[in-house]
Amino acid sequence: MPRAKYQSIYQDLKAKIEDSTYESGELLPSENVLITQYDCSRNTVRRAIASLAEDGYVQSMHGIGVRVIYQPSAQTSFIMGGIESFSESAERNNRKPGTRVLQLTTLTVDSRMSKRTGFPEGEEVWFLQRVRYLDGRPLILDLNMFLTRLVPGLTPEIAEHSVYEYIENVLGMTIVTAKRSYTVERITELDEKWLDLGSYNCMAVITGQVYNADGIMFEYTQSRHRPDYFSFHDTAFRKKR
Amino acid sequence: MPRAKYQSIYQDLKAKIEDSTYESGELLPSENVLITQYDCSRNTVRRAIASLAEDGYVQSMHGIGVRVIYQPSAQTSFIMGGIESFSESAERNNRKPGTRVLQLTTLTVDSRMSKRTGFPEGEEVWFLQRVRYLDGRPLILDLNMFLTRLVPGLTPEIAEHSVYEYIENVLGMTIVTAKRSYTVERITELDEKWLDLGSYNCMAVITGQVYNADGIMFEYTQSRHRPDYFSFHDTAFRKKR
DNA sequence: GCCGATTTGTCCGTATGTATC
DNA sequence: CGATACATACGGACAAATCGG
Repeated sequence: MPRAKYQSIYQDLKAKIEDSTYESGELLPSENVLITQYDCSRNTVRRAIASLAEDGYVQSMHGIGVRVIYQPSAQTSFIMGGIESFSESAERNNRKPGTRVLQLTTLTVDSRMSKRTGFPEGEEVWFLQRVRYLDGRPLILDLNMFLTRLVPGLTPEIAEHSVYEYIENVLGMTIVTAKRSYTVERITELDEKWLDLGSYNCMAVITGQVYNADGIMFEYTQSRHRPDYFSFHDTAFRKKR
Repeated sequence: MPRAKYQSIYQDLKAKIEDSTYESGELLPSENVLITQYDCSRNTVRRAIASLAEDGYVQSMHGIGVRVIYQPSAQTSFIMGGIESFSESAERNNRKPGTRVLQLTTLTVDSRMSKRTGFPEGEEVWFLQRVRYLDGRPLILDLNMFLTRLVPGLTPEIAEHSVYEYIENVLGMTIVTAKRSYTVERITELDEKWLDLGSYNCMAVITGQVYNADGIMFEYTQSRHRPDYFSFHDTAFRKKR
């Protein structure tokens, strides 16, 4: 439950758009109307609207109003978005998650690995490799590297359950930002060995760096998905000149 | 050149981060300092910082300051982002673009196509299929559908050059929002017929709906990329509870 | 074409709350 | 506890775009 007023306005408007109280193509009530409805200042309403626009729910039109451009989509496959643990994603997509830990060791970052991961050379990190199951089928191969000085005490049991829950609830660290890049790569021997690939010879690959509340990058991750169990959604805006 | 003050502050800070005036891991000057530096209000500075955070350049820390988390990346392949025409993307990635128009016809949206594209049933649309060349090699297969009533007068010559330039500069329409989804799909006969696929049996597929300044969806697009010529970057944030 | 009403866009100043040190 | 720094919220002012009379 959001504590901030602009967040609850955002949630309320979003819900009303999703249940067609405000229909797609129509205009939202004007800012002045919303101000009286929610008994707040103009800035607060505008922050809520800005968030809706960022998420692709509405589009503001100068001098006209705010148009609803939301359209419900029939969603298949495995949708990524936000920063989520594997269990959270699986739950959101109504699939039963499973995990098998292949490897959990520590190692020291050398120059080659530093270049690839973004970790400083010489840092000690956990090296964790896992197979992820959805509804019983091995479909995702995950590689994680965590700074051992920020994520101490990792065990295979934790890795099999949820590292993020351990980090947040046990260690009390706050996860904030993740930078990701999405590519498509050829399958590797490891993919073939551990996953159910069907006849695909490519994988959808997500690599990323994750930052904690101190702005320190504490995790590097690579997640390899079988193509038909991968989907990502995004809203973009035309750059003004 | 940005007209708004918060945009020029955003640009200035971004430039100073990219040229290491403010180094990664360090804190930005506090908001109060920036207020005097840029001679503006607190809100204006905060808008600029919020934009930088959205783009993954900085991360705010309550009670501490704003940490720079930017790291320059060695970028290969063909990077997507924002709303860009193919020519614009090619130029930004330092590659020579080419286009071959396969088909340009009009058709009426039926129920099946309406479901797939999001266009209302019965609307008349252009159906445009093109092969895109990068440095002389056929690597991308583009399908575009435009509402004919909003994009009249399309010709093969325009399609070979740049439809977006025609829309913006000749028709005077403003492109604003695009919703996209990224998936990986098996190659089709058309892919095989027109593209240089190497040994890949998958394509990176971007489908999207594009909205104009009136909040009307005027374009549906599907862009099929050979895997090694595709890459997409993103910044995500951990959802608070 | 002009003018006024409406609506969104930008910016300012201030006050208060919360987190860190 | 006080100083500093970011987070939220309010209210006001003016600009810019649109629309109707």
